[in-house]
Amino acid sequence: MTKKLNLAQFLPYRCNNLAEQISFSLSRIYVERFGVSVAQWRILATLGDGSEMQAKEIGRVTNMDKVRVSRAVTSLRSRGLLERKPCDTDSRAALLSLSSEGQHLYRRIAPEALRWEEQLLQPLSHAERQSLFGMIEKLETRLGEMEASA
Amino acid sequence: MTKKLNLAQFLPYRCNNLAEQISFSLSRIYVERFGVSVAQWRILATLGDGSEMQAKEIGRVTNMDKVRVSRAVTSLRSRGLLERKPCDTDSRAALLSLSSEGQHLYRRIAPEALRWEEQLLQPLSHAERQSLFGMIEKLETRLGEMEASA
DNA sequence: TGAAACTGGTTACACATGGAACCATTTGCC
DNA sequence: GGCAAATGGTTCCATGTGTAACCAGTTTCA
Repeated sequence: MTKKLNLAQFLPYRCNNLAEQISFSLSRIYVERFGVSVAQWRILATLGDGSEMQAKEIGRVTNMDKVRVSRAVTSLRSRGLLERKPCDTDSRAALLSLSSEGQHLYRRIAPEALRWEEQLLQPLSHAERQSLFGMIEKLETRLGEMEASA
Repeated sequence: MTKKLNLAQFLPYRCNNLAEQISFSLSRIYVERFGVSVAQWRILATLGDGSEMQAKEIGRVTNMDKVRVSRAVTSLRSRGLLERKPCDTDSRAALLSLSSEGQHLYRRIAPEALRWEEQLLQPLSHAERQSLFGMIEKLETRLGEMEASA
């Protein structure tokens, strides 16, 4: 007989739910309290150390497609959180970086986000945390292999 | 100095990406090959053993809100995959179950989904798999606690 | 140098999703 | 019994997202 499929033990389902619940719960911080969407938050987090990069690169780093990046950038810029400076080696592109207000906002959100994550991870030992990230890593590379051979 | 936030080691980010990639990759099977959305697939999986339940209960089991369930049900019904029978204890509700076509489709998709999952999990040992599911469990209950105390 | 292919980024369109309003029925309670 | 509150489900609306088309600028290569 065929092995029974049980959603509760089906990784895609469990993983989706977990991600969704995490996002929802964490969004309390940046969405509700700071009015920043997930996409915007990712950009803040990427440029938070003061770096300056093109939208393209932001997309690569944050794993977002260019449309999503473009929109989040527009929105951040309209709030004066992001600065855009023409790129002198390629006039189609622009270099993006946080304005000082952007930096300020980032410095307010980041510690909260980390504190929140710490709370979430509290029931896991150090070894478990490492193992968790390690498995995520493995699964992602595995997905890459599977896609490649498809 | 404040601990640096690095997206690559930030669980919400990693977990979201993983879930997204898994969904995307798996959707090849049920979306592209069988024309079934994620919501619809979850319903198939829930009723696949022949059970019969109300939309409300499906929502609880599959972790979907009632709007999403309602739409997926309509869609499955329009394809003749789902049957709806009035519930005699409550005339607002209806009892849903797979039609024989629905059962048939389920029996075609489920083994593929399981095979796919097996491939994905291949790089993880049995112990690792158990640990992974265990941690997901812990994180979800932790999220529950955090929400409750918020 | 000049045309074709390519690339960074934006816009237009289609679609899935969730919250709120809604309808019909059921439950709780006096 | 009867009225208010709650509940199962559907519909409406606003929003976020991805694909495809698009524009402007850049690379390639004959």
